[in-house]
Amino acid sequence: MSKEITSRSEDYSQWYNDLVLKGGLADYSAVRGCMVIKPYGFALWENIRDVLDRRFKETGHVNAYFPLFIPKSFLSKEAAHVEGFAKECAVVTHYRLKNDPDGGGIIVDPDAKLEEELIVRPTSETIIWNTYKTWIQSWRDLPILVNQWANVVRWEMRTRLFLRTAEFLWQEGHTAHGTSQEAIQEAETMLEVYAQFAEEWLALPVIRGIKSPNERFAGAIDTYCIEALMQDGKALQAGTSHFLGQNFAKAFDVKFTNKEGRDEYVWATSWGVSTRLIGALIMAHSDDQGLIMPPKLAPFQVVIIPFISKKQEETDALKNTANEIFSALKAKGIRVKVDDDETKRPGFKFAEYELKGYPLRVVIGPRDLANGVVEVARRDTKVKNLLPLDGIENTLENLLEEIQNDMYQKALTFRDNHITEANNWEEFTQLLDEKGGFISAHWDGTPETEDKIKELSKATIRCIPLDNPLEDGKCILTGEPSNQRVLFARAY
RNA sequence: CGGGGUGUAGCGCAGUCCGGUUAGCGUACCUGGUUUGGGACCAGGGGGUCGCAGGUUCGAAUCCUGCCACCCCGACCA
Repeated sequence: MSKEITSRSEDYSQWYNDLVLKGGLADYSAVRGCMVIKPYGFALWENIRDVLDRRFKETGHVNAYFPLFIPKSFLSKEAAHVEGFAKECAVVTHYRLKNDPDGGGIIVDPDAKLEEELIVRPTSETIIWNTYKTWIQSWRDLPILVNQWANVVRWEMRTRLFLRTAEFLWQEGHTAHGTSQEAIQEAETMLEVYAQFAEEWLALPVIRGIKSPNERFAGAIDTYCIEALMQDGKALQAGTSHFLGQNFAKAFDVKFTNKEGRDEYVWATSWGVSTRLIGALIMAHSDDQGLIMPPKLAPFQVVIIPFISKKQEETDALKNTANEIFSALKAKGIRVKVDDDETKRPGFKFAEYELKGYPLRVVIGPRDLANGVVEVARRDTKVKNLLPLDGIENTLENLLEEIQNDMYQKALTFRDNHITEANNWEEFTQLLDEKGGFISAHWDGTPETEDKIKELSKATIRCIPLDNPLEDGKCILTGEPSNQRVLFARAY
């Protein structure tokens, strides 16, 4: 099988698929639109999950689990919500199969029809708010700060490994509060948790912002988001946090008695990130040789490859040194593996670990050992250096940190070089076609104009940045007055 | 659902237009040997209902009809 990765300049779509498949992260599955996450890809997801879960707990949240199935009637209780999700729901209608009386296979038993159909959750707001109703009576019951790690199903027409699969893994936080301010604060706090995670761990700079009404979550008052930029100039929504107001509380009749003894509807938030983060990481950092993992999340941060020599005692010495480095790194909590497989040649191993994106490769040969050095190769820059064996664990530890920072800086420079102002329609469309990235432009604030711009250019408003400066201008499409620029982009 | 494309060995493909030995190539796999500082080499070997179902023909991967699956581009979306 060819291990060559399609060049980015040829076809980004193929390049991306190659990275996922040949990098060993995931496979297509027998079920259309669903993927198999392979052990290497899942190890990455586990690392992401662990860090986020820790942060959620540090910010006062606890984990729980709600059912996969949602009665159909629940979904329709919140008007905007059902509107947003109805078109992509998988529905369970029967609970039994039987042998086909007309021969051959097995059929759905028509006698086993469910009285009420069940929806496979596309998100859990409805089932959770139905539950919260029974949990909340008094102001003393608030806030409720619950998160769940789960899978959800959205029957998308077109799918893409990690970026948009019919089933995906995610976490969804669902909180209930006594006041509007407290809920807004929660939504903003969680957005910041996501943003910091993206920047510090994924090495992915993001823009914190708020969605325009068109892009808002179905059922939310405000949707906060982090938007990242991929190497092909398209934007990717990497996480969202919603202020739901009292919409779900009203739909599910969730009231609490406040300190003054009056009944009030509860204020809500929800927030989530998904396995899409892995797609973001791939598209933002990889190159034509394969994946590039940020050290902080890489399933393995260092691979040590001792050469295999004709002389057994030489091989033994090389392996011993490899194991010594392994132990020293392990002691520092660094994720490391030794590849002393004698059946594969070094060149093959080098290419393989580059494909998988291991941040650092340490190679030990007889020549090196005699000189008291090892060869250390960085995946991100592909620079190789001979470094002293003495104290190598410290050198490597520092290098990992350097790689993490360099990857972030590189992505940041790219992102910042791809935020461009456009002051009229010609500039706008030209930038979209020729440069890509985020385009900062005035918009008259109406959903109609946003729709029109999308129709004409395929670009959407990614967000209104949180720290956006006010500035008088004219809408690039209609010429109507505007008091701030917003960020447009073509997006995944 | 519209437009385009592809189904032949685990993977990647040629062969199909113009029907004709035993269906081929690369890679992967197995055995033996030599190798090992950037995807090794030599020799031998195993593996196929040519997507499915019909039809035409002395003869079908190839022609005809119908069906199915998947990929890419759009609409939808985290």
